[in-house]
Amino acid sequence: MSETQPRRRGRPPGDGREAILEATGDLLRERGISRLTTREVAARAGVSEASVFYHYGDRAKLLQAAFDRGLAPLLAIAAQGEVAGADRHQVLERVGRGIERFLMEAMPILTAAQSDAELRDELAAMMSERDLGPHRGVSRVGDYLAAEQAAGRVRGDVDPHAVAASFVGTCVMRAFQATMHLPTRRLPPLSAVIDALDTMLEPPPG
Amino acid sequence: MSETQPRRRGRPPGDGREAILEATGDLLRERGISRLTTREVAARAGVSEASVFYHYGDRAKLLQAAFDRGLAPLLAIAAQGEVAGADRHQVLERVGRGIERFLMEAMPILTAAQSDAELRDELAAMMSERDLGPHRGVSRVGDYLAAEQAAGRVRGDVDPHAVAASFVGTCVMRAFQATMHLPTRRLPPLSAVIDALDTMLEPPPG
DNA sequence: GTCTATAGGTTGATAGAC
DNA sequence: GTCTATCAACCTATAGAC
Repeated sequence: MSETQPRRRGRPPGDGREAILEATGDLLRERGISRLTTREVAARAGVSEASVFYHYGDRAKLLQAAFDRGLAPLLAIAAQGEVAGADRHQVLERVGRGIERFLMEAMPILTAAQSDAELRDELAAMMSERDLGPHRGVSRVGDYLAAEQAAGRVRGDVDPHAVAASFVGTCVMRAFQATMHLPTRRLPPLSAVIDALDTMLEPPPG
Repeated sequence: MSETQPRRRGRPPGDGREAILEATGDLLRERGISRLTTREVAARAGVSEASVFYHYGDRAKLLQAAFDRGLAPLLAIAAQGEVAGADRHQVLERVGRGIERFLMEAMPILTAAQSDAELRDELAAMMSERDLGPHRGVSRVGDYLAAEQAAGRVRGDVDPHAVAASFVGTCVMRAFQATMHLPTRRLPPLSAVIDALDTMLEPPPG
């Protein structure tokens, strides 16, 4: 993590550990967890298979490490502060893109875990414990809309968190579709959804 | 499929083919595709492993058959007619529950396919060819809202299909969360989202 | 830390009797 | 159609040299 020496270009010689983790993540996304063998990982990382086990003990621990890294964006977005900004439309645009981007990184991990009940349950336990999940995004956006509502800039007769759920849900749907390698072009663009929600959130004149 | 004889109770003797397919689906949902071995399938179906290969040729074709069956609800919802009804709130409630129910059935199949690039790409090709996906639900709900808009029962300054996307997205998010065995209780209930959208869709008085 | 070589176990698939 | 028995391939993991 911390280095006093100036960084050199390329991978430091002998840093097989990092190369292995990177190869694992790449294979996980490209070929899927079923095709993820320690053989393939070693080959792509340019090391021997024994090195994989030397560094990570067994396949399960290697997967765990790859999952931890792959879910980092999910932790990052959860750790972010409050949502704020002058223009509501711009705020939703920025937050929505962020959620989609984060989900696109994490989604392959989430779906990969579904291939094995043990992995799935471990992941579910971890996420429950840390209170992770889409509801975090919903809370963040919902709190923002609630503040806007309190300031009189959002109509008072709707539940801000319910609207936030529909917004985050749109992002989840789009990310899920993209992860499955299905075209998202048949879905309304995110900006259109933001336009509609933004318009409907406007307080009635008078 | 068609039988002139009166049906007997229970599984007909010697219908191993059906038992195998059922066992495959069960294992797929319960333990995940990585743990789905022909051995386990045979054991749960109460037949020998050779029977599995006799009926389905190889593991890939067995999976294909299980996928076809598991995605039937997706085909069913796509084949449904137009959405209609007197009360908009009730219509959204009914359609939303339907989408959630269908997705809860199909989601394990969709995520299972992500474990193998070959399966994933085959599924994506099949869905593209048949024009399947969340956008079908979005279209159906969007067309309904557009009709309501034309009838003056939905405000005219929003894109009905964009609102429909946010609605279907909510259902996708909830189904995805449930499939991952994460609690959906931290998300706003679907009825709250319907309430909010319904309220916001109301045309301004006057 | 990294390698080669290999043990040990699991899996998909086939052969042949009934 | 269903079974038992078996095989070849593959995968995880370890041993031991460098």
